[in-house]
Amino acid sequence: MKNIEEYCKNNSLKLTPVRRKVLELLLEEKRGLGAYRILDLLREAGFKSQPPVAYRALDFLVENGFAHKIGSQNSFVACTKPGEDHSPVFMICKKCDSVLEAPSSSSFPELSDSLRDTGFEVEQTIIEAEGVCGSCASS
Amino acid sequence: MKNIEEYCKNNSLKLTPVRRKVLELLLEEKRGLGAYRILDLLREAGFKSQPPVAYRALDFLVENGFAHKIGSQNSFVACTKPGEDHSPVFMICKKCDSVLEAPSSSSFPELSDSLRDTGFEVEQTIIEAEGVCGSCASS
DNA sequence: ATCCCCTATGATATAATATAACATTACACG
DNA sequence: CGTGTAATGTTATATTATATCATAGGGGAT
Repeated sequence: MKNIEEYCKNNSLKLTPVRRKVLELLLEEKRGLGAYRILDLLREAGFKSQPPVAYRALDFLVENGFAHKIGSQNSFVACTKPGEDHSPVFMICKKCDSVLEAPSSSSFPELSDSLRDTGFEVEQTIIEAEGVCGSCASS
Repeated sequence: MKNIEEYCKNNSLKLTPVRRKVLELLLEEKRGLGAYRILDLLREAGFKSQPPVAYRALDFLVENGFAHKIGSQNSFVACTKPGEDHSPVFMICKKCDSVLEAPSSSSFPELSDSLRDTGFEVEQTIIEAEGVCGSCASS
């Protein structure tokens, strides 16, 4: 969170109250949060928000790399490496719905390279791995 | 299509008229098709379909590996390697919205391996690469 | 062949997700 | 101070997806 405030200051991005609150909500939750869940939580926190409020905040966070959208479940998670331009890899647990972002070492330059061979110029990749997380597997 | 009929016969899967039609529609289109686009096309083809019809057909196709869902755009594409259990890699063009499935050589066993080190047991991965396709790049 | 069961389809309603459009406020900069 | 841009407020509506219950169709057992 401190990093992010710093980053916003340096890049003249406005981390407004609603944006900050949404990011905090995402950071507190290990599962992905849907936009309407976020909306509920915003309201509980005293924001009298309509859907566009949540979506705008999420757009801001996603555009600036503070959050990602999980396409397979229409949900959002905080980014573990904000600011760094990276190609995220998510581990999505079927049992508990947790969404973990893999450490950056798991990125695959070979992927872009091999796709480039087909004539496709990759700008960004998102990898969603579905399976069972460590804690669910052991229980 | 012949392969698929064969495969269904061998596995006692019913490729009913509506399922077959949806698959044909997907095969004809290089972009992903949304469920409601498919619904329109079904109606044009004489099926008097309601939303669940399209979704059921799509569920069937996806479950049996004849189609994939593209999470980032809530759309569906025919699978280029039906029957084979594989982890698809999609190349999604920002310009023309085409969705190409990469050749299977682009799969990444290292990915599952490296995720396993984190305690996560991968069952399936989906990679969505966004960028610019060959024909858009050259024009 | 008839019955039965299981699967698929038909049909209605509604839930969940997302955006368009326009009015208002806030606030940095000249 | 103005003034222009970015952010927020607000209403309405578009888009995507599913729950539910009713009906039909087709293969296997008796």
